[in-house]
Amino acid sequence: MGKILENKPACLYCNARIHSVFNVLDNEELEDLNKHKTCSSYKKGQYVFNEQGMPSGLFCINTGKIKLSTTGFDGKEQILSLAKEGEILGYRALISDERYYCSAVALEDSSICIIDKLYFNSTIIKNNKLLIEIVKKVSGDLKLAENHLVSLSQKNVRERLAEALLFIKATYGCVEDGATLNVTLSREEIADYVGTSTESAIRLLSEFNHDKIIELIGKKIKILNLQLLIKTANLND
Amino acid sequence: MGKILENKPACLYCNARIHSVFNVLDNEELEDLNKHKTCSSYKKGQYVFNEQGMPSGLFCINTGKIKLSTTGFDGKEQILSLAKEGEILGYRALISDERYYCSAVALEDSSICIIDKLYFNSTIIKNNKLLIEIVKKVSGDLKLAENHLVSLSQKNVRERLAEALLFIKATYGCVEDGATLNVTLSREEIADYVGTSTESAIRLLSEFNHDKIIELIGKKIKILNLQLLIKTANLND
DNA sequence: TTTAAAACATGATATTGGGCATGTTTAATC
DNA sequence: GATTAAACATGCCCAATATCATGTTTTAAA
Repeated sequence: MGKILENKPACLYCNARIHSVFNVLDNEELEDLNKHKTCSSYKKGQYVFNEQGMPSGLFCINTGKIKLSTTGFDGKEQILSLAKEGEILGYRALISDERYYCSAVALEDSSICIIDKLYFNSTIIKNNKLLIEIVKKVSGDLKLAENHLVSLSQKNVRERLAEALLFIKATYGCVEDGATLNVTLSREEIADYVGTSTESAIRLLSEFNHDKIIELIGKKIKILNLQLLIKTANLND
Repeated sequence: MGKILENKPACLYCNARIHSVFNVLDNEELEDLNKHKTCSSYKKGQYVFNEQGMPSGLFCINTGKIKLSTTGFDGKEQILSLAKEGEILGYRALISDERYYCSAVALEDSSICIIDKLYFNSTIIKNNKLLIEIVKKVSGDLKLAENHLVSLSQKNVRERLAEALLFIKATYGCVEDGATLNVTLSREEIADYVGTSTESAIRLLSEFNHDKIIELIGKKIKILNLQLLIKTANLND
C-alpha cells in the first residue's frame, strides 16, 4: 500500500487532467470526483496493485511513471505497457469485477489518486461522456497491444529493441537535451518488454552504442541517430 | 461488399443475441435496432472490411465465422482473433472515428448485420447499459490479446501451436463427435495465428498426429488426447 | 477428364538468439 | 570506506526454428 498524502492534489487544478479521460468532466463533476478520492505516494519499485488482487478503486497517476506487467511462464515477467501522468489504471478489473489483469509497479517515486470503488460504480459508470472516453482508452490500449503482438510475432530481437526505445521515447519523452530518454529502466526491464533474454538486450544495446545509434550513459540512454533507430526498427506504418 | 439479404433476420428473435452485447436491450430497443440495420451474406474468403477502410457501420455476426487479421512486416499476415456468431466487429474504429484496426475475412459463408453508423453515433452510444457491455467486450478482447502476446513472447512454437488448437476449440467448439474442431483453417492460417512459418506449423501438426495428440483428417483436426494437448501447451492459468 | 494451381509434406541447411560461464562495474549496506 | 550484492558486459556453444528445395496430394478450373 502507498502512503496516503494529507494534502491531496485537487482534480480541478490537476495538470495531468488535460490528457486524461476526466477532461470531459465539468467543474462541478470534478469537485465531486475530488471528494471521492484519496492520493498516495509510492516509492520506486513499489507495487500499486498486483495481478492476484481484486480492485479496490480506480487509480489515476498524478505524478510519476508506472510499468504494467504480467507474470508469464516459469515466472518470467512480461512488460505489457508503460503508463504516465493522467493515465487511469485498473479500470478493466473494476468494470468487470474481476482480478487485476496485470500488476502495476512504480518505475520512480509516484503519487497516485485512488477513486472510490462505490463512487465509480454508482456515478462514473453512469456518466456517458466519461464512459465513451473509457471505451476510447481501452481501444487505444488494445491497438498498442496488437502492434506489440505483431512485432513479437514477426520481428527479430534487434528490430524489437529499436522499436522499444522508440516506444519509450513516445511514452515518456526525453529530458531537456531532447535526446536522452526520460526514464530509467534496467536492461532486464527492457528485455521483459522486448521479449528477449537480458543478455541479448545488453548485447544489442552495446551494438547500438558502438554503431552510434544510441549512447549509453550509465543507465541513461541517449538517442544519437533517430533516423537510423527508426530504420533499425523497420517500421511500416 | 457482401450481398444484401432481402429477408434480414429480426434482432428480437436472433439466437446469437444471447451471447452478444445487445442482450441488455429490451424489446422496444431491439425493434428500434432492427429498423436501423441491413444484413449481408459473405462468401468464404471474402473481406467484410479492410484495415485500410473507414468504418461505415457496426458489424454483428449473425451466422458464420470471421478471422480478424492485420498485415505485418513484409506483407506477412498476423491473425489477431477469431470471431463467431453474436460478436460485434469494427466498433473501435467507429467510436474513435479512425480507420479499421484490422481486416475481417469470412472463414466460411457468413451472414452479417450492419448497423447504421448514424444510428450508432446518435443512439447506441447514448445507451449507458450497452456502452458498459462494449467496455467489457473491449476489455475481454484486450485480455485475450495480452495472453496471446505473452505466449508469443515466452513460449516456443510447439507450445504455441498446442495453445492455438485449444483456442480454436474454445472459440468455435467441436462438431458432433465432440473432438473434431468445428472450423477449417489452412496450415498457413494456423501459422499466421501461432506466429511461425507455414512449414513449422505443418511439421508440428504432423508430429502431434504421430504422437496421437490429434488426428489429421484432410483439413479437419480431431483432438484425440485433450489432456496431452493441454500439457503440451504448458498453460499456467 | 485434363490441366493448373494451391496446399500439404518432408528433408537439408543456415541463422538467430537463448543459456551458461566468467569477469567487471556500479550501487547498496554496514 | 569496506564489504556485499546487484546490474552490466562479453565470449562460447547449441538448440530451436526459419528458409530453401523438392516432391506429393488435393482442390479448383477449363
